[in-house]
Amino acid sequence: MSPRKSVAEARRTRERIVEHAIAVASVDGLEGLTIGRLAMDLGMSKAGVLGHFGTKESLQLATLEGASAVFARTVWERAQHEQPGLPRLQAVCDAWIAYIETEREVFPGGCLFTTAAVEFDARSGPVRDAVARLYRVWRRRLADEVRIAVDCGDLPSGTDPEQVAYELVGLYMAFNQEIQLFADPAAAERTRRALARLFGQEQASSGGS
Amino acid sequence: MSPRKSVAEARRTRERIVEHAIAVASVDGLEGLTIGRLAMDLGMSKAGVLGHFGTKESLQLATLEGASAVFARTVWERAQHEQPGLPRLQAVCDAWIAYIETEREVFPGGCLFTTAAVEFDARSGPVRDAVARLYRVWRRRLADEVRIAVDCGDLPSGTDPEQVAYELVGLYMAFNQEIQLFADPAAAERTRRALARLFGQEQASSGGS
DNA sequence: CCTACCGATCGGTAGG
DNA sequence: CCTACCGATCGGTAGG
Repeated sequence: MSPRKSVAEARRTRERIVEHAIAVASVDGLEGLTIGRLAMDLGMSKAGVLGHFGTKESLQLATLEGASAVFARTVWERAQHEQPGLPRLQAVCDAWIAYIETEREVFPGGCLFTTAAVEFDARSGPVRDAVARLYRVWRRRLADEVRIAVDCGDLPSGTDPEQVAYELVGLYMAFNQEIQLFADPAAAERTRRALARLFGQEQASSGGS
Repeated sequence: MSPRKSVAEARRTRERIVEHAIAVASVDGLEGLTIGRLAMDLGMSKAGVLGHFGTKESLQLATLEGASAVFARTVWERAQHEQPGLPRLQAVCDAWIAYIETEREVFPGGCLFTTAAVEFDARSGPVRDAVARLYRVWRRRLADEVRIAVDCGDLPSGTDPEQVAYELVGLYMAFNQEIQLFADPAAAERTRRALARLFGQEQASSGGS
């Protein structure tokens, strides 16, 4: 039996639940996540799992938040020691590729944001709103990185940072899908070639320095 | 009562079911599709719906097939009267954009292939296999269009058709998501700018004519 | 194509 | 954190 746990233990249990929920949701989606499945996998009762969140919706939101923290740690922070400008932008993109290729135990079903975005983009409610908010945040940070690279003179002054961020997200989704659907070992190289083209001669025809 | 219908009537009923299943699945996914929901929406009994397919999995496969037919009709055939080469490739891309923007009643939740691909890419089974097969088919046709444009001299001879097809799918996914998640009216223009860059100076640094 | 039904599982609650 | 339980819904079947 294991009633009466300390606050620290309860917190640790919650973390374990979220960690596993991220893995399950990356495969089956945030809607495919079920309390019963989580409880069985973790050797707990359903009420024990649900008690940490109250409702399934809260669990979904906590799962998204957890995935966002992993993303920040794996993709963003890892590039922050690079020099601002194209080097740091490139480092973010490289970390992004590595994150999809190597974080297979955290996200066995691929990037949870991609899954959640497609799953909820046609619905309404708090989960959809949270997904949209996270997307906006990361898109803005990406556009900021591009803007810095333009200011540094690493990219042509006519570059539209929002446009580049938009295309980067598309490349990223294609990459995630190529890995998941076809397990194509050439996918990373494909993505790097597209990035080179995007950064090497972006906007040369519509603006120019 | 409505037992005993003619073969033609039964076929028409099946078509009605598939048509509605496509709309529901584009919002809730192929797994979110339920027999009971379809039956209620169509004013039928669950057994009446299921009788046309046998199992939910068969219904999912029929839904995918139906969506593939719509895609072929709306995107592909519409461009076939154009001149082979860049004009026809461009027409396919334009039809693709129009398809996402205007086919809102057929696909209220956006492109069903994108939804199904993300939903099943980490699973196994006949539905996942069908999704992967459809993706391969459309990717190959897209690459063929690019190859023809290269042969016509409309694109540089160093162009890698598979690479262009890969990037096109990414742009398309970004576009679909931008419409669904943010209802951004600038999304189509963003996509056209990306296409112009892709077709205008593709591969100039890695091959060349 | 229907009614009537099956066991399993869903999210969630009561009470401890 | 547990056991025991709730009504609702799931995919699917029997029989007509």
